[in-house]
Amino acid sequence: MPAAAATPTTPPKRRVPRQERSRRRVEDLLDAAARLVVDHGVEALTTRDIAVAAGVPVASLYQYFSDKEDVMLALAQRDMAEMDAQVAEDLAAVDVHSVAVLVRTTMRAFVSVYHRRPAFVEIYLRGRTNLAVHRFGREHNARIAETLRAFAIEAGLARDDLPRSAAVLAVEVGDRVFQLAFEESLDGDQELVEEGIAMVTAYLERYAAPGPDLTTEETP
Amino acid sequence: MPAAAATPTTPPKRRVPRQERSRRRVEDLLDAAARLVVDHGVEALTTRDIAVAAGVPVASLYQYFSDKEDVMLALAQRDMAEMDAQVAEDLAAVDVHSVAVLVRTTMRAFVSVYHRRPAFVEIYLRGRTNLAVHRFGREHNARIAETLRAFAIEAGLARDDLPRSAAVLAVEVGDRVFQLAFEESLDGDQELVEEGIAMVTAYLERYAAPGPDLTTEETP
Amino acid sequence: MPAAAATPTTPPKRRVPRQERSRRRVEDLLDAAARLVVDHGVEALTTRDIAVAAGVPVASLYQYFSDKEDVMLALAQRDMAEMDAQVAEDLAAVDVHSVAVLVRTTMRAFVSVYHRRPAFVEIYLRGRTNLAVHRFGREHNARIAETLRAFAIEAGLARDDLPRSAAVLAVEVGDRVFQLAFEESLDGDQELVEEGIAMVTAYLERYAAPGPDLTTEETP
Amino acid sequence: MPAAAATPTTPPKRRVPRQERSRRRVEDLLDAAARLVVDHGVEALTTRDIAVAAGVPVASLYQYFSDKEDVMLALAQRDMAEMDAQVAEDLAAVDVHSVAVLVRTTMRAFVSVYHRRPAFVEIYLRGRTNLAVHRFGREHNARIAETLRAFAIEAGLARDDLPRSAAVLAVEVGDRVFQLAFEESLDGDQELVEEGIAMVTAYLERYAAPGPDLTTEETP
DNA sequence: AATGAATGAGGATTCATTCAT
DNA sequence: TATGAATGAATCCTCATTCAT
Repeated sequence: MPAAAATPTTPPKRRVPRQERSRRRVEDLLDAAARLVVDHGVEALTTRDIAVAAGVPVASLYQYFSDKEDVMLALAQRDMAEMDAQVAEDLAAVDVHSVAVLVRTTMRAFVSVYHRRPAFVEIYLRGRTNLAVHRFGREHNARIAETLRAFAIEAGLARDDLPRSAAVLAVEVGDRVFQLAFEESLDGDQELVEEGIAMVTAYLERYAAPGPDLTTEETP
Repeated sequence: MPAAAATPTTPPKRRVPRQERSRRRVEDLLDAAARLVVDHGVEALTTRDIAVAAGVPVASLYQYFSDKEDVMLALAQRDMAEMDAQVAEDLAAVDVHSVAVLVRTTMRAFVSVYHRRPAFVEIYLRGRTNLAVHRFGREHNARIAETLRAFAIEAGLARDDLPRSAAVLAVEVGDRVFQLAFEESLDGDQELVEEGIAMVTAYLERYAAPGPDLTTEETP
Repeated sequence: MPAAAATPTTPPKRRVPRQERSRRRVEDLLDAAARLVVDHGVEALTTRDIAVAAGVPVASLYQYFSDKEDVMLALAQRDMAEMDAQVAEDLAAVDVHSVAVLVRTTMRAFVSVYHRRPAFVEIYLRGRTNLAVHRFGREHNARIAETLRAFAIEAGLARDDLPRSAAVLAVEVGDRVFQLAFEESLDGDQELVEEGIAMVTAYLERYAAPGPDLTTEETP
Repeated sequence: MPAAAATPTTPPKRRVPRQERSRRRVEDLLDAAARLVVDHGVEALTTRDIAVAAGVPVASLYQYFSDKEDVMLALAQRDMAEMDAQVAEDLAAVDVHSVAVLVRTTMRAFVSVYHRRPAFVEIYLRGRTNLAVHRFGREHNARIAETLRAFAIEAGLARDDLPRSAAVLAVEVGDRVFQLAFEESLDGDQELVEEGIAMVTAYLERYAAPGPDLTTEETP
């Protein structure tokens, strides 16, 4: 077609920079997966469905993820990162003067993320997931446990002989509390969560540093 | 075999009564499934494999079970029944004079069954199971919680305002402790279990009936 | 239990004579099959479903029928017998003074049976049946054709050189008319049937015996 | 083939363009299905057999067809298209000066295709097919009826009050004639077909446009 | 005659993943 | 990098039918 020489027709496609597109697609795929999981459950999730729902060719999914497991894992990781951020933010916002406050603030931070991320509840809390997510969950909990333990010791809330395993146990038990609380509905059973907070607190107070009377504190 | 000559030889086939055979086959299938689960994991379990391993035609499996899920469920149920029996037996064998003893005896009973039933660990504890098993686990835990609660109140160990939800929470948390303890190996992390016992005990002692000093008791 | 000697306790079961029971069961099975076919279509029909719906053990079905096909065949036969009876009755009730009357009476008799027997429509008319029923349908139509041909010739309505194949063709074409008419609903398209009657009549009048003016006759 | 030395040899694999391959495979599958149907009947047809016979992986069959039914439907459609073409061609080749010629030419065109396509006879004519094919047959006949009706009216052979339903009835009845004629053998009963032609002609002449004496025409 | 139980023999379909381009 | 097309490998489950009693 002899077009006017002066009008160089710009190719209509590709106005989006490479890397940007890639990032966006990963997000799209993750979002799609999240939606599908919430709607139809983990077991019904197929790579094709994810791809179609994300408007991405199936084969391209494998450009960004090595595996179906990998998609789930990435999804869980994204949410867990949000979890960490929320915990950090909330802890920074209050005066953590006791183990009780530490536990309460942390666990409530978790709950707020679960509320924001129903897919996370489905994938992670409701448990019927794949091995990769499960393992990552364990590791993540271990990391959280370590962070909180360091925080507590540094803040003089816990004795420095607080075993790492105790911290892990506390976090994992907290997890189960959430599991139970979100079993029935995506809203979560608030009372159960509070009871769980009490349990974890009671447990950790065995390792509380001696100091200002912590036990008389009021729950807000 | 020098049988008495006068004894008319019973026809060679079918010496096993009908119903007996049926029962045996169900057991065989369950045993086969258990073996396969331990060896290759829950996800790799197929109906065909179960049937072949049990020496039963695939189609016959469907005579006894409605579904693959149903097989898993039956397996879990069988083991949970054993669990209940073990708990009952062990509680009967000791003087349950405190919440601590109650918790300790019960949780150790659980552990002994997990040791005996590795498939149960795989199917039930390691969690990534099907919905049916999951649900049944919840119900079972609720039943256990109720039984133990009644026991504790009747024995004067717990105040009768011990909420059912607290009992359930305690049992479920115990479950998670086992989950963690058996995560890595089928032997179970003994120390973790003991720590878990401590946690659950500490939690339940909030509802302990006033009486002889329970807290000073030694762990045997 | 030492019952009074004079009161011979009649065994509670089996008050129904053998053969009677057998006959009843065959009817039950046929009725059940008919129901299932109407409700779920021919393809979804299974022996087990028939048996269950009839309250008869599956294995017993094979006491009365050699085959699943055989059940369908029996069902079709039962209805076709009713068809024959209806045709005979209706023809006996009117003055068959012309080919037109013969065709009209016969085809309307068919329609009335189709109305009474929706399963027959499903199995036979809607065509997607098994071979046995199909064959029986052909034979039955051949028999009907022969009967009607004999009737027509004897009654002086048709010349005796009316070919058998023409009679068969007429009946089969009638069949297709019904097929079309009952395609959409179990009520049947009345107008289509009338048009079909016209067609068959027109065709057969080619072989009509000379005599009283047939063509001017009014349709009631 | 002595190619110019300078011509770099094209890589050995994939000389067939994408889309071309796809088209070919669909044809292969259809041909295979046709063969199998003729050899073993419609009921014995399995997707695996089709795929194997076509030298195509089973999974690939599902790339081109949604379903087993879909394969059958495609097969029927392919043949019906050929049917239409044949009718059009044959009608174009003769001087259609009467309804009789129209009917005769059309029906004979059908017969010639049935002769060429035995699988079509098996699938379509012998009737015990799936719903999809059945429905498509009805629609196809309706389309043919409409086309022929328009043709007849435009050519001045039929009055323009020829009801559509009459045209449909005529085509459907023709169908049944073919069904009967091809019931026994794939050759088709020629006499029966001719008789059917006579019947359909007689029926349609009721709607013939007044004009040159049509009825006296000779059958070639 | 009656039947609960048993089973051989598939069969349709799915899906994660990989190429060739 | 991107992708339409291709596929190997399974899997669950069904069903007509037959025995043993």
